[in-house]
Amino acid sequence: MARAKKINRSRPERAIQILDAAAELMGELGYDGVSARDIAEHAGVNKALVFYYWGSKPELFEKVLERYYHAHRDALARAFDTPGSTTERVHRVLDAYLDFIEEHRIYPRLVQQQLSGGGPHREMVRKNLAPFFHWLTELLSEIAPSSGPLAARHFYMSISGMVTSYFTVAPVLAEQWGSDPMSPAALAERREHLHWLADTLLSGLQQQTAGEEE
Amino acid sequence: MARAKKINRSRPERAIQILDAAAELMGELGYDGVSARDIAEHAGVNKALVFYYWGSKPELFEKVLERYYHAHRDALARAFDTPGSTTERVHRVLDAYLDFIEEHRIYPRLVQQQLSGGGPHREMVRKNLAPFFHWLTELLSEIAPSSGPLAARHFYMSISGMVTSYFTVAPVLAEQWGSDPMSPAALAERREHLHWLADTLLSGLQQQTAGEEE
DNA sequence: AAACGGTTTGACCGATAGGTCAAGATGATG
DNA sequence: CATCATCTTGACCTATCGGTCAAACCGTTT
Repeated sequence: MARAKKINRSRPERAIQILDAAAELMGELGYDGVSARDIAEHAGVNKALVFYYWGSKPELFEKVLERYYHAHRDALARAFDTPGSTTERVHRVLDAYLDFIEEHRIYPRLVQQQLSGGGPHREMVRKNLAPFFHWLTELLSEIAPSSGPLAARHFYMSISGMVTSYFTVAPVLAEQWGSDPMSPAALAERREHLHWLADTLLSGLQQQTAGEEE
Repeated sequence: MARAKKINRSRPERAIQILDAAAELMGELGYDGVSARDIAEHAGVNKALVFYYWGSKPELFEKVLERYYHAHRDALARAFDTPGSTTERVHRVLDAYLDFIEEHRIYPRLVQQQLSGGGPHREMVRKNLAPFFHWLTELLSEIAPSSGPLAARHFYMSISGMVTSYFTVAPVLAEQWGSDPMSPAALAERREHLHWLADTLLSGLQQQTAGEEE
């Protein structure tokens, strides 16, 4: 199996191996489903090294999440910070979001685990989600009302839910899905679906607000 | 604190107490975040009773999930099995879905934990989700193509993601949400948002398919 | 070759996990 | 009152958890 290059800040090589192993296992099996021994073994390293480099298991998890977080934020910041109409920018952000998740499929799983499990890392997850919430709210502020059922914050919830849930739900429903939901073709089709959704929602929103302004 | 009546099959009272405690704690803290001791303590019962009535921790969890599952299926089955146009029925299903989740807010958390954590209960979760997937697919089959980016299965993913993610994400983002996302007023607003979304998507879908048929 | 800082190891620790069990309580039936 | 099945308990077991530590390793510098 080829070892994919990950997003790595400059750190001892061994430390990065451990971080990679932790990310992979925690993403698959959950934070509590993986022991420090498992991580060390999977990284081909003595267990004590895990603590030598990363202090404790919660700290290790934070570093795993932080690494994804920075990459995620950078990727989406670039997409938000582009010229064009609101619609164009929304589509660009959506593509950037999907690009990132497709490259790091573990990330939404890690986040969802913390969100639904109420672990000790919820504050960190909140910090991770906050900028995107803020950006999308600002991005939609031109065409969405500031309160009520069509407020931007609702669209943030809906869109992020639609995007991420595919990566947690679809694998489980693979059998009745028909084809492999994670194949490149299936992912491309999903992307099309989401772009269509975004288009439909945005134009519906514009009609609505235009109609109410009269 | 008033003890709310839960969905209970006929079983010894003590056994139900334990099941209730397990559901509550596992929903809040996650399957691995809760010990048999915690559950027993929270139910005001000796720890050995947990195993006397429910065998093992995984079996206990299955029973927790199963209880919600049956109630969930019944509630939605009734909504699916109503007369009217596709649009009307979709709205009815959506309302039934929201009614159920609002009454049992722990349920989507439990499901999401298993979906994202890859625990040993994924097969059970799959069994839980399968009928809804099937029903919604059938319901939308009249107006959605059977394959491609607008296929019914995509809408299932999108809609269920939008609905459930609110209950896992919103609490974490409560601070920047402004008001309490779980207050009755906020839940009503969320419901309006989702109905608007469903309307917009369905009419967009009908336009699309009507245009292609020409 | 001695001394040194960063790295790596295996052996060990207390705490807690899920689970068992034999013995007691309890309440209905003869 | 004795019996019997169901229920309830505290004491106990083993396995594993996250984490520690002193000693060994190793490449550099003096």
